[in-house]
Amino acid sequence: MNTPTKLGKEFYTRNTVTVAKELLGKIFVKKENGIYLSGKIVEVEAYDGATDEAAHTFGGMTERNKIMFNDGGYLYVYFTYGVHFCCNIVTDKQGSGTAILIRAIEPLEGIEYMAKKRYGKKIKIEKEKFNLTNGPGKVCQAFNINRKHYGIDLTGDSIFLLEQPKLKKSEIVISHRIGIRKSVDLPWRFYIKDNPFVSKR
DNA sequence: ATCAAGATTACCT
DNA sequence: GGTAATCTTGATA
Repeated sequence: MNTPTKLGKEFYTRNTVTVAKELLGKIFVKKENGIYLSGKIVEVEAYDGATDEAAHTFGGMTERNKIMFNDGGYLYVYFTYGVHFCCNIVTDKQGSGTAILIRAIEPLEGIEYMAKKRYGKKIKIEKEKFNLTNGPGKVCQAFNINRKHYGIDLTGDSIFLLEQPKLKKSEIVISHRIGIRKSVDLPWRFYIKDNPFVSKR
């Protein structure tokens, strides 16, 4: 079996919506103390500050969102509701203010570690299997992603993505984004059809 | 200095 | 279906 290739700069520095659709099916990897946590990306949402009122960058650059104005290939992590972190992939060229929220992942490696992080103790994995990473806050908790990871370069080797075959169009569902109040009609949520790890609503 | 809102989740009835 | 939890950021003064 050949080892999948790490996605390079050229993957990320393209149009946000294009990258969002192609992110589905790719493997998200985080190396933590020598162990690997990984999973397949099954649900994402695109945000583009140029036209999209729901994007954090819509009102211009701030201390919080400045990484979104870098060129693609960095991690944008933010804290919300006093409770959760959310994890985004910065895209497109310098100055665009674009990123993609990772909403759900299908766990592959390090599942026991993820369960421990989610529940703070050992649990019956089978029972919570579909509840570990089926939402943006849950993904960050399971993968132990927090403000320390703000701005990480995805072409490095702590957090990165692995190339996978492109999905067929018929495997991708397009819909409106979840949990926002502005620009609600933009069709910028993408998920893998019939995948049980996609967040509900 | 103060304040309102938030790209969510878990737990309640 | 409703809402408490909990705190950072960014805007306004």
